[in-house]
Amino acid sequence: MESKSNKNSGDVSKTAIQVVERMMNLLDCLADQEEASSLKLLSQKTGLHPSTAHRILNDMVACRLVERGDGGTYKLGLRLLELGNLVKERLSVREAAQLPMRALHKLTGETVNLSVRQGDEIVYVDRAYSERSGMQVVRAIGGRAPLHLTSVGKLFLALDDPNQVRAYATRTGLAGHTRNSITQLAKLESELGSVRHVGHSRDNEELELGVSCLAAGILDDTGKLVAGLSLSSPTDRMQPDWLKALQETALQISKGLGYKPQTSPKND
Amino acid sequence: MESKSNKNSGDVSKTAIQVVERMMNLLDCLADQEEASSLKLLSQKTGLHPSTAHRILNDMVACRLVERGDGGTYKLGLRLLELGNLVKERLSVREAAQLPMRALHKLTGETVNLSVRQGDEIVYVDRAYSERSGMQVVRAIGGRAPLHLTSVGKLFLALDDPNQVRAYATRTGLAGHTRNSITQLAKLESELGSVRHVGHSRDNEELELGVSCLAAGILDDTGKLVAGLSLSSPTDRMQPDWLKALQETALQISKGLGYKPQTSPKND
DNA sequence: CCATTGGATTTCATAATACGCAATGCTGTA
DNA sequence: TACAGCATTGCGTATTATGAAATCCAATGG
Repeated sequence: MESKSNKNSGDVSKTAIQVVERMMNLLDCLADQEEASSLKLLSQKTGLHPSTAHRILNDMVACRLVERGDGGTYKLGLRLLELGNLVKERLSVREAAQLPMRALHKLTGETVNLSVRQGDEIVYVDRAYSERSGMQVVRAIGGRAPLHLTSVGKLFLALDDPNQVRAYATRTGLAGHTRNSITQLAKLESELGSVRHVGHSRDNEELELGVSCLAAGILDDTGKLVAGLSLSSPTDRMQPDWLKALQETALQISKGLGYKPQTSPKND
Repeated sequence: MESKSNKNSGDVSKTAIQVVERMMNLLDCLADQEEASSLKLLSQKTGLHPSTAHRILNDMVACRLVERGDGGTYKLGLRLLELGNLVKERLSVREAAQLPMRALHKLTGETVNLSVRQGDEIVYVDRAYSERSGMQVVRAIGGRAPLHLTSVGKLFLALDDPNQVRAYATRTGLAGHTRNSITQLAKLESELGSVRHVGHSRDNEELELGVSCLAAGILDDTGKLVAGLSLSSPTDRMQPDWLKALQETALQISKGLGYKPQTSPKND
């Protein structure tokens, strides 16, 4: 009983209430499709009877989670924009990080990302990058990536118990994305040791070939790691001396959250 | 039958499926509360039995629409950030508007807003404004306002049939926000006539005292009005000669959408 | 111009579904 | 240690959402 349909994003595990699961499946389909989808398509993709899909979609339209496009089609609704922005505004880290991130971007010319941990992944919550042309490393806001393949992810993993790290490894299988990806527990453990030692982390083309990252942690007033600040650039443009600026920026943001440098870091 | 509860945003009309309505009520509560809410609070606010609220919230957590905070509390989840951003990215107007809006903001120093129509309201979908201190007119992305009280709203109303405008008036009652608000149908009609005549619209402190706006329409390749660009500033800072720049910017964006000036505007 | 087709809606009897009561677990406090 | 307040879970039941089929609507073609 492990998969009855893995067409779309795939995971909406097991919800107790079917309608919720069905709603999410419909939302997933709408999220996957760049263009507005017809009822037919949606009911096929989700395996729902057209009648049922229609009723659920109709209600979601009433709630503005979904919008009607031209010719009986459906697309994601503006209420999601509203709610998404609320989420964004409430991330207190984001506020504190805004200006320092921009300054760091100005200094380096490379993309600066702010990410938080969520389960076995990190989620990109904000960024500072140029609109101007040229090579740019860009990650979607709200996008996710595995902990062990990202610089910020390593910061979080480095604070987990050895047991938790081992559990993470078995749970996820340490899937790799490139030939540089760390897929062995032993290698990961030593990497995390080094992260703990030097206080920052790197991604050496482990998520995407040609892209290197450098990350430093952001701590709140209790000394807890709440987010990570990372600098992403094409490997050949990466300057070693950016590390200092990155760390200073991260510290500045931490201070903005009430962090007092003498506080000894702890995690729950 | 106009209001059975106006604690929160207020309107989740009548959905055929209860769970959907209940979910939305919960989301509304979470959206209203700045801080994470306890199950108790949520079940009270929504009138749901704690057991039911818990089950629904649990499923929403599984779908990442909701997150668990510290101490059995709930808050809006990061999936909303993800979906919201998708919505934002798919608004093709937004892309085309990005840079021109910024340029206009640089020129004027005032807030530039991009809004689309949704039913009887306009929704702010993007903006360009300064982070620097001082008086700034800021509207929340995803936020809404009545058509007849906003400059962009008037652009849309101006293209409606007289019948549709009359229907709008009776449907909404033309509620006013300030002493300048247009609350009489006759006055609104003449205002819309003038908008049609000059090709742009104004908000003379009708939504908020002390704030004036100037708006021009954005047309797509078929000549249809798809969005409005508005410049909002404290009344005493508003410069009449910004109008030309605003109109040029709006035209530039329209062209970016494939609009050809010789095409005669039409609406469906 | 009417027939046909494919899809979106709506209806309605029915069985599966989500409900809420009540019992249990958990956490922080007196 | 016992209590209090809340979150969480189990379970029989009534309500609820369901899906087959009927209807409506728009576009296509004879």
